Amino acid sequence: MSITIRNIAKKLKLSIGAVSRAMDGYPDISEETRQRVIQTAKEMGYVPNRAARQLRRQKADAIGYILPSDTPRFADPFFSEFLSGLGDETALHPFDLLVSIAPPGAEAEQTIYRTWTQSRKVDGFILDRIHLHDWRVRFLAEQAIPFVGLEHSLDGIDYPRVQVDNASSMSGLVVHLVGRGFRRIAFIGGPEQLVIQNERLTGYRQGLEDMHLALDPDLVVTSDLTGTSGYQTTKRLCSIPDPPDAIMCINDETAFGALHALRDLGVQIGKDMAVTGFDGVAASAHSDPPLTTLDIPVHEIAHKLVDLLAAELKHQPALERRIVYAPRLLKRLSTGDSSS
Amino acid sequence: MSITIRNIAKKLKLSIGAVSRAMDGYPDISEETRQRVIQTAKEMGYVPNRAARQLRRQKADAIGYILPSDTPRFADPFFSEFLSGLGDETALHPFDLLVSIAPPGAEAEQTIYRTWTQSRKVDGFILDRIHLHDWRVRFLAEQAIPFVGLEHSLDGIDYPRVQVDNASSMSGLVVHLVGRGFRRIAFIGGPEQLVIQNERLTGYRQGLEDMHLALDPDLVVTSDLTGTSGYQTTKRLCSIPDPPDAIMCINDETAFGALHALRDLGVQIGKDMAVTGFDGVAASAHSDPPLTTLDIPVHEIAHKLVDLLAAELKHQPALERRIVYAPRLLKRLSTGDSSS
DNA sequence: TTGTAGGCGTTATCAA
DNA sequence: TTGATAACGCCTACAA
Repeated sequence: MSITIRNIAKKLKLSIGAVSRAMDGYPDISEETRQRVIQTAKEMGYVPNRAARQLRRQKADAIGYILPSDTPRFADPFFSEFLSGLGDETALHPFDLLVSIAPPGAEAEQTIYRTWTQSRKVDGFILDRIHLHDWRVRFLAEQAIPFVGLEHSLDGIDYPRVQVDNASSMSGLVVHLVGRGFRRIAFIGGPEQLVIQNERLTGYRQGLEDMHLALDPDLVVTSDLTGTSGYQTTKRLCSIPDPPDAIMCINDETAFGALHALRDLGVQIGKDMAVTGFDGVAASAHSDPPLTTLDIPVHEIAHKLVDLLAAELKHQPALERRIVYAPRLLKRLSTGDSSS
Repeated sequence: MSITIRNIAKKLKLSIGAVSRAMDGYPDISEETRQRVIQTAKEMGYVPNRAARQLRRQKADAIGYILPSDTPRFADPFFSEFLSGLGDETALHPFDLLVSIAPPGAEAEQTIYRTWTQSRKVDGFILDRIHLHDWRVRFLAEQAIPFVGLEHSLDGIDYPRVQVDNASSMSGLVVHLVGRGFRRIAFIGGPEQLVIQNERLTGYRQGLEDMHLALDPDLVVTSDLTGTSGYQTTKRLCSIPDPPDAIMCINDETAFGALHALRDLGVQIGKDMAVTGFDGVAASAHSDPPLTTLDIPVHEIAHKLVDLLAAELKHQPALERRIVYAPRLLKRLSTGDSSS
């Protein structure tokens, strides 16, 4: 049996109420007794019972994150970085981090969100991989459950969020490619309902326009954000009548697949064909050739999201409800830049 | 306010006790009322309050996993696969999965384990990256908290576990390398307190012995399991007077770094120098060259661990308390094998 | 077959 | 400044 506040009360010949208030720092307890209470609590190894506290306070001190996994086996390092960021920041606050997995859009996903909110398992959510029109956003807003997100949906709901400057960084990357002599630039995107797909595609278009290059619809193709899909898509791109001389990918995973496909085809990457990624995962420094990519501070973003949500939960509406990060362009050999 | 069993009782003009028992399938309730209860519960969108249930039942229906992260930014895909495996299997049981991060051996780690057990946040733990002598194993055993682990420590405590046939698969891999003509085989290992380091090193030694090759201590070096560390270590290995013609790495991440270093040095991988990994992460198929590695079914292992722990928690001691997986050798170009 | 009541550990609202 | 007491929502032994 664990130590309860009752044990402490008995030992100190105090009422349980007094002990409780002493611990929580209420001002109506004498400093002396407070010290005694805190002291013996530590000695006895007291740890408050979560369930009892939650039941009474009507909150869970926990936040939820549901990994948007399409495939059962998925391995995008973006998510391990993101998750580790969520993990260490929640631990600081301190909250619990409840994690589950669900394929986006599936019924299982809805069930989890519904159950977690209604059973009060968590006080708020972190959303990821937001859709242009995202039912999670609408659902949580409607239920008045606090949440924050990476990226912003178009549902007309103003939630605290972190955003990445997808469009302008992508168009800047197009400019860079053109500067290095590439002209026929392809884009391997992801599912069209994703915000990142929309914004990065917009940036790609904008960049072409800025450079007075026509957009060839044959060069805009769709992957599912995995390496395998990047591999296949690239092979297809290279087999069209007038193939591209550069491939911009929506994320690093896709780009790794593209690199692999090009190596198979014997293409000299960085010279005959440029490849770019997005995310700046650690592995991008170790690919062959090292991948030019737009680096976003995943870990820091995760921290920020937790902080934003924590502020929401404490009803201390954060001053900054919208934080924008500008990706950093890492110029590497996959675009012919000399690796730094 | 959410729906409680009280609301249902009132609506149906039943007592809350009756409703409760109807839901839990007690035999002493008429089939008819049970149906009515279940029906209206669903209609009203009833979801049991976790905190209340936990408080009453004295268990959390949750399991904990604490990510053993040394570096704040870590990105080993092994862990995203592992975590996703834990996630979808816990969801089936159904348990909650509580996740946190802590550097192994640090005080923070001890605090988390202690707090989670004492506050009854979780009913049991999943352990990973087990040490030869692992305080977590001893602590949890002492506290009589159920736990399972990937790999087995030497603390003389018999917990349910999944094991990987590290030693014999490594020695088999040595044999394979020798068969392909490599003779001077190096091993890049990890921290010496890790079980996997110990077993894989043993396998390496055994393989050399089987092939009647002497072990050169200069060829056995230590990394910290990251790509960067694999990169540096490999450069060092290549600069010794009599460098190796094959490098076996303790895991894929390290091997990716090794590949990168060798490309930088202009070594022809698979011909002048073989490289092998361990884990079989998805990216190993896309590296240059594709990586020969020992593939372990990470996802399935995670499922199994959850199942083992679930059985423990239900006091249905699993028949199989020790499950051993044999890694599958994926022969690829990094060892000169023609990629399949 | 159903209703009643006590209690899980904590916190909050009263009195004292 | 402290003590008693009533919840929070659910489960379960016991009574009806």
